Amino acid sequence: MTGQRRVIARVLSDAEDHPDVEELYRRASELDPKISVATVYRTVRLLEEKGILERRDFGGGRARYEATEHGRHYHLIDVETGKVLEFEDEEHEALMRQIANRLGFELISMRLELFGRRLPTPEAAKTERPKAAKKARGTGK
Amino acid sequence: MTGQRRVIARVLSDAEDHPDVEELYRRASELDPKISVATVYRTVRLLEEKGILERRDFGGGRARYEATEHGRHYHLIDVETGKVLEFEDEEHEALMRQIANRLGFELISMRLELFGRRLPTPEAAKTERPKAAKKARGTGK
DNA sequence: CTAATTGCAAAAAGTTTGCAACCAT
DNA sequence: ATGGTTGCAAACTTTTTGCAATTAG
Repeated sequence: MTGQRRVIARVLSDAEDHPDVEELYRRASELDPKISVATVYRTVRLLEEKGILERRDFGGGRARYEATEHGRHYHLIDVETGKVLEFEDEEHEALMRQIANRLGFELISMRLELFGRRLPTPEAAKTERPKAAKKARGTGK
Repeated sequence: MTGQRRVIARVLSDAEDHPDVEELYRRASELDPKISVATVYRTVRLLEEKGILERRDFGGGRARYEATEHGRHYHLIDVETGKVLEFEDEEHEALMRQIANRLGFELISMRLELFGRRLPTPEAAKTERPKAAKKARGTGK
């Protein structure tokens, strides 16, 4: 465990968002200016192989990362702003597991991304900027 | 509408799988050897913008494409072989639409990919001949 | 000390683009 | 003719890699 690796791991676990390598490099450089991009790439790959990190792809050609321990959540990408909203759905994973099983597979991981456009609701109009996604559930409104 | 474009469109609509640009280029080259990769990239981008094609990303750094008219389906990727299985789930889309709405968004499109490992099924158990008795779970067949 | 890790810069890999030639209309 | 399209190769962008220097254990 070297200093650089620690720094990068730190940046990653601190990240609340889904930074790409360039962004990780930028943040890591603030803590340790002599880190190189190559190391970021290498570390990120290492951590992904170890299952500590997950690579995401929200389009744009760059791989983005988030810590696996963030828990079960999915992403809704605002097609206008590119912003990523997270939401949860406990039942969803079980459902997908069933589907995979039905097809004869053990579900190892999954990727679910919704792309949407903000709906103008009365609430939204008043609030203007909802901060965080609320928990999404199977039923009930 | 030029010849090249027609050829590429043809290759794409004929494709039952999810080829990447390199593969498309290969297939198109068989029909018209003087097509260039650049044209494939350009055409693919064009068709995607027109909504005729959809870009997929199953990992591996390359964008893969499929005709939009293929219909509503999702993908299950066999992590061992890389093979892509398609499946449908009518209810799922409705569910996701609900979730998006609840979050204040109109669902425009979605991406769902399951990654799984093939489960030993009774059928498979018959077909495969286990040489070494290693599995503890033989009863499941 | 030994093996793993890093930085750097060069090289890959994938995709885009400038431009002159080319083709459909 | 005219404007969109193509091929080619060069340019870009993102990621990987060879290698010598450096560092952890």
